[in-house]
Amino acid sequence: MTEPDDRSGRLQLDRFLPYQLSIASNAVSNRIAEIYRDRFDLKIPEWRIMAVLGDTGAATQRELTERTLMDKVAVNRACRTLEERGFIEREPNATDGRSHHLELTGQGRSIYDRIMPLALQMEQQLFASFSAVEREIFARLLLRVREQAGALEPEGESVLAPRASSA
Amino acid sequence: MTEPDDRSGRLQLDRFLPYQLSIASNAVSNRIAEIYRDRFDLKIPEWRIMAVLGDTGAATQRELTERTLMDKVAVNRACRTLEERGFIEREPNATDGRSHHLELTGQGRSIYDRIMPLALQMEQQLFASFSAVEREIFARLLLRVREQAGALEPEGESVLAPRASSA
DNA sequence: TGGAGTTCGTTTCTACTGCAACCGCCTGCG
DNA sequence: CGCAGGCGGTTGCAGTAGAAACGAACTCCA
Repeated sequence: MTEPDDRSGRLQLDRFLPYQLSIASNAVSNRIAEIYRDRFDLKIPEWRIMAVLGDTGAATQRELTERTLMDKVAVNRACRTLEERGFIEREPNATDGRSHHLELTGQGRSIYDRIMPLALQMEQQLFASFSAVEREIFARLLLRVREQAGALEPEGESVLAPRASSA
Repeated sequence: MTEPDDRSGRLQLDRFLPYQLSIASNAVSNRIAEIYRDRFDLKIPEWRIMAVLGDTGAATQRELTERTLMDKVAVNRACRTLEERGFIEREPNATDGRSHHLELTGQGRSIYDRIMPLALQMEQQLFASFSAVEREIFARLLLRVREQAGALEPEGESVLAPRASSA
């Protein structure tokens, strides 16, 4: 079943770091997405919006795209459904008629209060085998690849017009 | 702009490991996908198939889904387009009429020979700031989360019916 | 042998993501 | 003022991924 150890010039997908990264990320994202879907009927983008709003208070969509690194369309859609479900509401923005201040409703906050502990608990479980030091190292390494990938970017976009998705 | 250090019960998206993992993975995947698209007009699933076939020789789609951890539909589609482009070909499978043995054509192999060095070079660039030890650590940590995520899986599937995607 | 149940591959359908064009408001300069 | 250009937000559209359904081939066992 498992290949013996072959070290010729060949690639060996399992040793290819970007591949490993992708697999791991997907596994984690899927697990988390599943939990939120089952328990709260929330998708990751929606959950992220809730997280930010609950964490730092009212914000415009513009600010939310910045904080979540999601596409502005994704933010818009997530906000819309959250609004329809009564978890957030839009206050008119006195200083700029184009945007609104979005914030959690009472109901939204109560969901938030149930969601956040769950998030931390899941993180806890997923990284259960990691020591505190390892988590720290892991976070730093992730940040470094991410920066490097950003640096290799062809032109323009970088942090300002990124594309991100799950979890 | 940047919050001072707040450690109340709040979540702080930037400290949430699954989120960081997702962001980093996307950044890397996007960069790689871009390169392959521009230079060879190959998508990640197609590239993966080529990698495995070039690496270990002929295989059925079934085997390819196992090795690449991709959905069988994704594998099918990738194989189809690779076949249409003349990079791989199907030999009838003597022992099982349902499947075929897929392998690289001459042309496919010559592409493979150009692609693999590029892959290694990109990995090199993306992880340029990593020492050999750090790469090793990173790989191990990734493997551990992945296994943990698999272990938390609700039921059945695990390694046998996974879902994965880019890079 | 012949049927029940399973597996491989394929097709189809649906959901989601991301880009690009677009609309209305805002700002700055003539 | 007023109009040119830019920005926040929205809508439409295309590409992609995954789920389910299906046909054909295989296995096993009576």
